[in-house]
Amino acid sequence: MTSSAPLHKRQPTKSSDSNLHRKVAQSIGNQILTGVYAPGAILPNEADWCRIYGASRTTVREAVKTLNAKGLLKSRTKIGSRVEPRENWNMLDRDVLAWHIDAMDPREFFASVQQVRKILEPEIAALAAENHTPLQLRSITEALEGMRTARSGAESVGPDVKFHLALLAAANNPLLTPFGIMIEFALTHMFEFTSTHNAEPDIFIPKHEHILKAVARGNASAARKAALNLLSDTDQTIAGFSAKEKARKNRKG
Amino acid sequence: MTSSAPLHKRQPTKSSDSNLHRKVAQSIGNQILTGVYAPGAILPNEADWCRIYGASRTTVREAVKTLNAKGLLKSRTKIGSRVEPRENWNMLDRDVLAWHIDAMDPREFFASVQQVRKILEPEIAALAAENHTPLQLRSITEALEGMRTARSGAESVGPDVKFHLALLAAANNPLLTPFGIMIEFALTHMFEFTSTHNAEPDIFIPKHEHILKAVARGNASAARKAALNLLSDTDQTIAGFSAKEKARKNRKG
DNA sequence: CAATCGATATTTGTATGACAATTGAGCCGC
DNA sequence: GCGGCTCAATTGTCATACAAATATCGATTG
Repeated sequence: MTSSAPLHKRQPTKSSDSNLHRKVAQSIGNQILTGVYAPGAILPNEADWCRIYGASRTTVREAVKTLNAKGLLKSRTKIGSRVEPRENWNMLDRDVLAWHIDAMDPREFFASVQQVRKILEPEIAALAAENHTPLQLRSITEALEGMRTARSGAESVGPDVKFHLALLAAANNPLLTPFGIMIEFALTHMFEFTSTHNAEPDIFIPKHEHILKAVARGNASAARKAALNLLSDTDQTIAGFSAKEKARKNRKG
Repeated sequence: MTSSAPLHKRQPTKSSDSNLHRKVAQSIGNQILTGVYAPGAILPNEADWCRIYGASRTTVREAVKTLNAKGLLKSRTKIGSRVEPRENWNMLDRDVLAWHIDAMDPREFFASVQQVRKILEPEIAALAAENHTPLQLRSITEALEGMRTARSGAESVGPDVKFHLALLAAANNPLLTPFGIMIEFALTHMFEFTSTHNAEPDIFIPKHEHILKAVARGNASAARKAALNLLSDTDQTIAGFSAKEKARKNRKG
């Protein structure tokens, strides 16, 4: 039951999961991501899906439309729906990301994520230093405050996500915002998997603070450096997790 | 088999434009991007859209589903469809990008694009140098060959796009691929708007060549440098275009 | 008077059945 | 063997009906 995870401040919203066409889309999407239907393959036609899921054609069609919109499929008359090449998949879509992480090795996923984060976040911090508005700066500050008042690792995930998203917003480049979903996803799932948060609060809160201060005084290169510094910390957390994972698997095997 | 969407070599595909629900989605999407309906606003309900477009509810619903899937809307029973905050928009989706460029100043758009390109492409080149497979290298080489044999600026756009996409593929990070759509878009529209391609072929082909060679011999830092070098060239093209645009506007005003 | 609960109306969600439009595939004639 | 034509499979569109969720407002009650 991978949730479609709205945001850190998630309401119950039971309805969004109880949508039938959403469930169908999720199921088909999962099968595509796990390779049951590879790129180039033709999917069963709508009538088949109706039988498979016991749903009406209306519902199936809406699910297929959803997958079309996310770039996973392309439907054409008389042909059916063909799986698109991976390059066209909307990998930064929240749902696709969720199906993706379901379908691949978490360590591999985090490695990809960290690679992208190390490319982007330092530059995002630098841009934020140069382009932030007072309101955006305030939002970052609030997030940091939230991290400080958190009483547990789990509680600090929300503010942490908020911090990085606020930083991203302060960069003021609309084409960078899609990566926010990735950041949110990474931080949230990192905690789920590792059950630990970056490092001890005493270490990682000051590191966030350094970023904030550099941004506040408009020092781009300091902001860049501070962001990179924080990320190497995260790298270590993942490395630790990977080691533990490996140990666990070895014990089992 | 060969992928059904060669992107740059895109067929007219008249059918995909003649889909009614696609047209409706496009129209509503445009209105959202242009701010007719701002984030947080409630859209007209399905019955209203039916009247507006003279389409059946089925069709309207499929359009709305599409927009939901792209993160522009969120529909809930009894509420209707509410425009999502910009952070949730799938800005790297091909359609959303198209609506976006329709709705904003081209110069502003290219500025955002170049900012992101200058962050990512050097690192992509560096990753490609480290991670490329022989097949991927070959694909880059072929693209460069295509640029060489092109007889006009217009003809060289396709191979140019292919070059950058092949480079991106060679980086072998699935989370970077969504960015390809943006590159494709940028290069294609840049030519449309400026009617010029980067600079003289004698200048920009060698610059691409430098990237290829650095990648081929696995020299990450040289690849990074070469990519950055090419991008400053592009910057100048845009600057020239902006100056001309401004002059044109001034003459008119 | 305030707060809670419940009926109601509004809007999206799902189902069904029918027909239109597109187009690959195979047949037919040459 | 080849070009055009018919046919059939599949998605696209339409109309209608009912189900489910839920904001709104009024009734009820403490």
